[in-house]
Amino acid sequence: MESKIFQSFLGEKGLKLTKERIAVLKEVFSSHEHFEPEELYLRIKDSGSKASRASVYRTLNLLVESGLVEKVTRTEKSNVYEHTFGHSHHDHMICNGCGKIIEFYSEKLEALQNEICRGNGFIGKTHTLEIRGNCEKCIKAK
Amino acid sequence: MESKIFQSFLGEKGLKLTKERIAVLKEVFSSHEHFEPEELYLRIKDSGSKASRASVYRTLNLLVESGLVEKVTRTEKSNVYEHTFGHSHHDHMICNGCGKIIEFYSEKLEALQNEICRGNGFIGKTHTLEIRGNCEKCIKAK
DNA sequence: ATTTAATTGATATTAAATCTCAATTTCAAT
DNA sequence: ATTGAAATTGAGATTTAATATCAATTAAAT
Repeated sequence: MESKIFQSFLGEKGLKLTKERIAVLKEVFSSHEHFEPEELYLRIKDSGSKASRASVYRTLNLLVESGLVEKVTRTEKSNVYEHTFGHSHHDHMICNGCGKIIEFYSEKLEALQNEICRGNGFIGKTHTLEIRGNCEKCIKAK
Repeated sequence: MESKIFQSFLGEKGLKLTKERIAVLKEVFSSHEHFEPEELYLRIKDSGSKASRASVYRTLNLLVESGLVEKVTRTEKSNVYEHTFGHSHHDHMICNGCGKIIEFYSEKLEALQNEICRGNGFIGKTHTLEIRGNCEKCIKAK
């Protein structure tokens, strides 16, 4: 099923379904665990298929683009920091169009998160919530 | 005020308050914008103070440890992926003690996030919520 | 089967972050 | 204020993830 989706994604973009891309896709969907590119590369090797590191990285980007795979941790080119002392906690909305960052805070949201943690026997210390989408300006611009 | 806190943090660890660390701290708290290490390094240079890249990186780690600064994007050593097709959306709790990852989903939470987005004229497409803290086992182990 | 454009892989490159270590600086104890 | 031990600094080397290069190969439409 996911291979059908990937195939039509590639088709629409004029890209080809190669042995290597199939090998990556297969290995990615062989388990539901989180994984890192290097680890995936080794697993593919062990499984008897083959795809170079370069192809693994390239295919992962395609899989994310197709929506079949997501990055669990959204990394930018480098780490991003902010000073927090003297400022209350807040979360972020980031516009995919223009990069605008909206900071927001919701008492209700914090309370709900704590409640969910409690339900899992978990004590939350910190959290980051990042919502990606489109801001008002960019919505209108379309 | 933040310098007092940093000073006592350093004191407790037997570390010293140096010109370079002061310069980094000052620049970090000179604005409320998000920043990257390289950018901070250049700003310090421009401001007439001086601290090497190495010191900027080292001091940032100390500031995070002290709680005065936070990473906006939590990066691991490398990107972490998961396949999502065939699995409903979920968020993550990550235990600081043992690294255990708990996946959870809450209809209520999703609804509340959408409501908050609407209130900001924002249309959320995707989001990542990562709660860091301690799992049941690690709490008991203490 | 042929052709054309995409793909591959080995290697080079880039870039963020950390490490090394001799020279310097901090700061507590005099 | 001086001293001395331990921490810190900076320049450059190193590490590591990820991307770029490019000749050889391969997919797939005709």
